[in-house]
Amino acid sequence: MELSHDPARSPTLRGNYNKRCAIISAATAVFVRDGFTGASIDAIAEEANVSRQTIYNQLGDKERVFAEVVRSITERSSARIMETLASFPAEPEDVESELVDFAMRLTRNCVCDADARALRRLIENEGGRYPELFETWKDYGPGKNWPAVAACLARLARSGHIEADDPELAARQFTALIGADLPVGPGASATEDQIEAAARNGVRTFLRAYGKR
Amino acid sequence: MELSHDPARSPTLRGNYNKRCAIISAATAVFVRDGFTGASIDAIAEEANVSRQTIYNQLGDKERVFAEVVRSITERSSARIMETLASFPAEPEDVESELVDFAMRLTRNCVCDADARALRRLIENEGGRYPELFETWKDYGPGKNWPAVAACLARLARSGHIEADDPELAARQFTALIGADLPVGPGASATEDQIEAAARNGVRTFLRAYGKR
DNA sequence: ATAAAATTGGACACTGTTGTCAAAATGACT
DNA sequence: AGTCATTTTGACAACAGTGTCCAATTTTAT
Repeated sequence: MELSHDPARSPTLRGNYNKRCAIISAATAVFVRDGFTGASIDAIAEEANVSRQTIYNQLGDKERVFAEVVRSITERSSARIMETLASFPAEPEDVESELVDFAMRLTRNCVCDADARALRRLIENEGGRYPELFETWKDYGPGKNWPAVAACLARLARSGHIEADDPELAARQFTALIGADLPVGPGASATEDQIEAAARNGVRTFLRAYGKR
Repeated sequence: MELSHDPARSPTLRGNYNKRCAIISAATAVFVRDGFTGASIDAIAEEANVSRQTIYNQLGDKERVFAEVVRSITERSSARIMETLASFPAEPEDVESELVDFAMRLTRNCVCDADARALRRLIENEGGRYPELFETWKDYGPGKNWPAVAACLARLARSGHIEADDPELAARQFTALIGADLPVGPGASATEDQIEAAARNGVRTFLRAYGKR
């Protein structure tokens, strides 16, 4: 659990950095598990092995704790997506196998990842009540990540490996196909084998539709 | 809002049937909006234009109200899916256009539908806390609906209109592709044009992958 | 060692929610 | 008009959660 402030520079900036991290980490778990309304400050305090008062000292009221949780997850998730997208095989030797590898990385880091799941859940559960949370997500998801995937596929098309007239559409369908074969449901976690099978099946269908004939 | 009991036979079976319906209808809205923990009996009573006591008289405590809500939504949703699946074009003249029409019906009746959205939301939000709710859904979704779609695609393959070695996989990918192009987010509602565009795009890609060459 | 800062535990007032109770009001049917 | 079931209303106790205050304690820096 990392925060934006640099702990080395000022170890006691607004209190003990470790406790602060413990609080946000615990708050994330509790908010994801119980939702904003269902989560109680006491539960967070217990989970963090910290007294309730410390939470109020460090972060303020429940809403501010929640905001901090969302900020920290969003930051990490976005960073991980960009990092993963950097490994896209723009000029592959073997399109299919390299796309499968990429799809597996994407699934592992950006779909099955604990942060990503937590973020999705918070947006689904609290997005209606906290519109600015949903707005922030839109800046990342449809605003930044999807075009980034589209740009990757466009490069693949330009280098002649696929035919994609509408890269944005291709990106949405690519991610949909990658995820179509993943186990569903609350608490469902995919094994490495399932991730690989889903990636293979998704990429095969994708290339049958978008590959050169 | 309909219930399983027949109102005509015994108009005052366990109290006023209309009030009972109004309560469940209102409870559905409130549970979907606020989640189980966030929903209050008072809010439901107000939404239903009914006194709080009437809710306790008719249905019992909060958990039983919730259970009744889930049951009524699940029943209606499943019926609508089966009804829609009955119109699958097993021996079409024009595969693409008839599949698009079918996809549009599926999206309208079973994806964008208010009941379906409510059910998905309840499962996502409360499925962890009420595992039996999730179990019930699994019987319908992966247990009944997905195989039903797979059976439709298998018939289409048998009649020579597509090539689908693995109909179950094809069914998951078909529904994923149909939904890939739909607007996302809390409160996002698709227009008729968006539904049509999504169906067209999804079916086109699906047929490029699964159609006869 | 000492001073400053942070943490703890407990108590507190306040609010909102649940579920129950009994008396009064409503409405339908004879 | 009278009877019956149902609904309404207002009150109630019990409980959980929030956010604050403060004194005692522990941790950290100098």
